[in-house]
Amino acid sequence: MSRYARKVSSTPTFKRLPRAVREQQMLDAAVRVFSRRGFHAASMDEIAEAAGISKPMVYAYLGTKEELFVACLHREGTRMTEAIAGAAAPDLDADERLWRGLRAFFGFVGAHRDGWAVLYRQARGSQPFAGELAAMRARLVEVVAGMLDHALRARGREVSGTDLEVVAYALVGASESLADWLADHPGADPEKTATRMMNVAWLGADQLLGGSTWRPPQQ
Amino acid sequence: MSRYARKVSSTPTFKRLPRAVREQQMLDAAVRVFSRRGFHAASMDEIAEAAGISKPMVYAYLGTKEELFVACLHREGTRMTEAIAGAAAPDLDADERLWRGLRAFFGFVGAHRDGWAVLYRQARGSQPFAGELAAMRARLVEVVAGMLDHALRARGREVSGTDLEVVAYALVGASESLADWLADHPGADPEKTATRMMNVAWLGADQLLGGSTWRPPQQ
DNA sequence: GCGTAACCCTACGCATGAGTAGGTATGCTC
DNA sequence: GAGCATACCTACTCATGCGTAGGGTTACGC
Repeated sequence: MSRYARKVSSTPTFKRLPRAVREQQMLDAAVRVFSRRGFHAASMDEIAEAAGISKPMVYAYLGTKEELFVACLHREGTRMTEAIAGAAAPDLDADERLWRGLRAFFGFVGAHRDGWAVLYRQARGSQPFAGELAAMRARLVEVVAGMLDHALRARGREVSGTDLEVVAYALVGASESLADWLADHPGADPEKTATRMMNVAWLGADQLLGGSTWRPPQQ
Repeated sequence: MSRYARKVSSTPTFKRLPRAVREQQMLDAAVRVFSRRGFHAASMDEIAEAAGISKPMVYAYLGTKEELFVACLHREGTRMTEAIAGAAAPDLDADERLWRGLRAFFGFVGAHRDGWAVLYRQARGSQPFAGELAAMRARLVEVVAGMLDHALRARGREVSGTDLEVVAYALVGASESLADWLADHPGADPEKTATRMMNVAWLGADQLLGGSTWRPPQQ
């Protein structure tokens, strides 16, 4: 007799699907579960159940828990960077480029809140992935710093690399923070959020690029 | 015969210390371990060992793992808010107040990198504490928003509450991001980092407060 | 129409780590 | 200097959850 309690009645309850499809379903489920529970608190059983499949299938297709998480990170990260890269036409004013980048970024977060949560809230902290994430973030910071540098040279000014890097860090951090705010306010409009970020970033950056500097008071 | 393998030789290897002292040692160890491993990956055994004490003592004094983590959060959070509050004289120009707050903040992070890591990198994500943290962050955002509002009224202008909140969010996020950068660069100077943040924040805020607004291109 | 590869399952082994039981030593009070 | 509260320990129990063994069943090529 069959060991499949559910299949006694000869009609299989579960559809057989090609690997590529199942893998995406699993990744979808994993992103959802990881985003809510966090890496450690998420269990493979729950992910499997959310994907409508049994645990060994997950292992067979995506490997161990860590590998699965990295796969999630990878997919969501790629989606995000592509969304941003696709929007950024290289030869435009810094102003315009920044605006398009921000719009794409907030658009992505608005549309993939779970993905954002995994990328930003979960991967931090858990050692094995900190590197993976830090690298992505570093690339982003570099892009922003490069943009600032470009705009700066166009105005005939020059600033140390560290200074640029730090300002870029601040801008990226501010964006991430607003993205978080956006992710927590389902009613909020990504476009409007991007405009707000642009206000903070650009009006500040414009001053900085123009040569203004704030100095601490005499003390 | 004694069950204490180590104490056979009549001289106790471990000093007996009053509860208050041991509790601080335990919290120190816990913050250290939590900051490196994250909440889930940290084990009570490792924390106990790092504190130079046995596990049951930790349970006796600080309770379960969650309670211990909350205690860490609480101590470090209090230290931080007090450091900032202590620096912020209420009746000063927004300019000056922001500067002092930032300086205190980055000073704290530079001096308590582990505490910062627990507060910022670990508490996010792990559901039980997200609330705890979000509340602290919300208070901070509110303070910044209040400051902006104050400065704004002084210039005879007015802006919607949400707008202020969002700008405040961006500023707080930028600061956190720079704090992270600082925590990862042991050689970096907190004072200088605060100055950099002030440059980004204030030159931008000054423009905003003056009524400048960036608007998306025609499209 | 038949073999074989691709899908899919139930049910377990086993390590890790939270929390506890139960007992020992030592300072402090009277 | 007896008693008691406090500080402290070793050695367990037990749940959780990762990863796998060992198999069934269906589609697809030939």
